[in-house]
Amino acid sequence: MRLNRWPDLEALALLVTVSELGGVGRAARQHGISQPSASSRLRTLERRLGVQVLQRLPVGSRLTAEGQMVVDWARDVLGAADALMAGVTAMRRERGAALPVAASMTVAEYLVPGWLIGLRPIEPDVTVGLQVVNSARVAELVLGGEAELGFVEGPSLPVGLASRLVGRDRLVVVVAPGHPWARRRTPLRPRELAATPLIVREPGSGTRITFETVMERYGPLAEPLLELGSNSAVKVALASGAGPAVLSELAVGDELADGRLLAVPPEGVDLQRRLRAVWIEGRRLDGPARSLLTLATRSGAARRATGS
Amino acid sequence: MRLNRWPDLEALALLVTVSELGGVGRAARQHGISQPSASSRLRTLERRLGVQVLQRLPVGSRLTAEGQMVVDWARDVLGAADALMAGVTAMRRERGAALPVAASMTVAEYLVPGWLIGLRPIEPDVTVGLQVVNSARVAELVLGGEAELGFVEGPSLPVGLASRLVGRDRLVVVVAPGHPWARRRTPLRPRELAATPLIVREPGSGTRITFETVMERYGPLAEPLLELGSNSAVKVALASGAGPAVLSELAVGDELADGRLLAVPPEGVDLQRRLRAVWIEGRRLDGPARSLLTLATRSGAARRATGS
DNA sequence: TCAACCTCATAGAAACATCCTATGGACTCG
DNA sequence: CGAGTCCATAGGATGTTTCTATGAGGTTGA
Repeated sequence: MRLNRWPDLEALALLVTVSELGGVGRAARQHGISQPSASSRLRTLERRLGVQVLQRLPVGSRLTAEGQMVVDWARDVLGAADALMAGVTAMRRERGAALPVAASMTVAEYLVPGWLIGLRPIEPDVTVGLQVVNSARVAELVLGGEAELGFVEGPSLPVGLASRLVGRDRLVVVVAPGHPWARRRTPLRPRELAATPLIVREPGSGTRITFETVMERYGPLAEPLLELGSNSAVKVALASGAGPAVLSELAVGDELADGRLLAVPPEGVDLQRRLRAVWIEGRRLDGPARSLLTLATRSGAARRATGS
Repeated sequence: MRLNRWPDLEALALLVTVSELGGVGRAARQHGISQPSASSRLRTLERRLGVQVLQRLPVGSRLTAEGQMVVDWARDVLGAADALMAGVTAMRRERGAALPVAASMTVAEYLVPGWLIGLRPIEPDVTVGLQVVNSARVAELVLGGEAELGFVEGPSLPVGLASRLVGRDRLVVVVAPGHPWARRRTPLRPRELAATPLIVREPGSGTRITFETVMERYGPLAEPLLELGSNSAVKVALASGAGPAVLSELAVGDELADGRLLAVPPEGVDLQRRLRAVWIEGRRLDGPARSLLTLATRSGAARRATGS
């Protein structure tokens, strides 16, 4: 038996259900499997984790203290998996979806899945089709009627489109804990930042464009240290100690929170950008599109209120 | 075949490795499985997701655009799973661990796993033992020598312990989008909050104590609407539309970010609390304990720097 | 006190998935 | 054009998960 084997998502979901319903058999019924199957699965999970999570009683099963923690962590795992599935499902139905949506990468990656999960209970029968393209192409798709709703990042706002702010995002300069900048005492001057080779996203990405637009006035930018096609590729490069990178705060929130990455804010530079929902000007949004827009707007409002 | 089946974490990890190494065979080698096995697993994953994620070329495999997104989402899933495993592993070795740690629930749940993951590359051979107890008990365990390092939340700071700030946490009042308060225009007065029955954590929890201590001066608190033993149980109650709840910002960051929950900040009430590392006064921390403290402190610094 | 009812665990057989080794087809490079 | 790389397929061994049927333990109520 291999060590450090991943637990089974189905088993984690089962455990969460047990914690909600208070019984193995009841949870089994809800998952559409037999009670012994559930029992054995949970036992396997316990063995794999090496921790007893359930206290079996004649009247049902309760969580142990460790089980409580496991369930809470499991909910995070399942939430992330749910986001993945929601995103993938939307991307799969690109054609013929009831609500075709186009979004730029950062919005699509970090915000859209959550909105889709939120949309599910409100509009259970609506299949959302998601196309992930750059902001310029989002505008084209919306204007061409191929997407009913679009989400863009960055400064430019095309004509013919109505828009609503759904949130703000801030680009951050980050380094790994081992990087010299992690210990720097002097503030980071914009000129120094401009002159430093950075790990950046590929040309044409919203992140890259925003950064270059803002930094323009601080002198010519140094050649990139590395150009990578996704946020997480940048993070991988960072983890291995390579130099500073510029990423969306949405992309590195977790890593900043637990110290795996450190922010080095450049002095006096505003790297905020607006995230906007766009649709054809004059068109009245209704039904699912309207619900989705409401959800998205609300999320932006929530984030502004907490100041994060 | 059941629909909406969860993907396999092992398969997701394999896909991530393929994206890093650029080849199915190379990824297989790294995972210690044969190349055909990896190939078939990835094919199964693609079938299950309904999306082609890999572009097979004679010189290797590259991700499709959809694959790029899937990999990024998968990294989140695996990160959460990694946190779960790190937490569970630490809880398992409660006795006889090289570095025994005690932490209050909120810290243990949301911060410790990240620190443990960060500690792994620095101190690969150290087994951390984690006990999750309330803040008062953390102090006892540290003073009694049963834990070398402790993490506490809340206002009280016991004598005989040295401490260092590792972060701040803020309690937030949250409601589900369907709740009347989600649409309220008037600010929430402390008196009204005090008079409202809330969903809260159980008595004795750091979250509950902090809240009651702060609210004391605004008059008697209403009886709780519901008392629940874990943060996520509170969230489940919230999701089903039940009234306002008080939770740590750490616990609801994601939900606030994508609008599944909304914050209703009470006017003029400071619900911040300090999260502190504690150890026996006069004792000089060295080795793993020192590394862990450094990691924890750094994470707090990072969070303060970005203002979240 | 005892039978009916609930809980979860175990046993054994069938179904399924995954693994490996061996091999083949496609393409690149020298 | 041959050697080397890559990924896919075939076939058989292994291991896991599933089901139904049954057992063991405890509660409930007549």
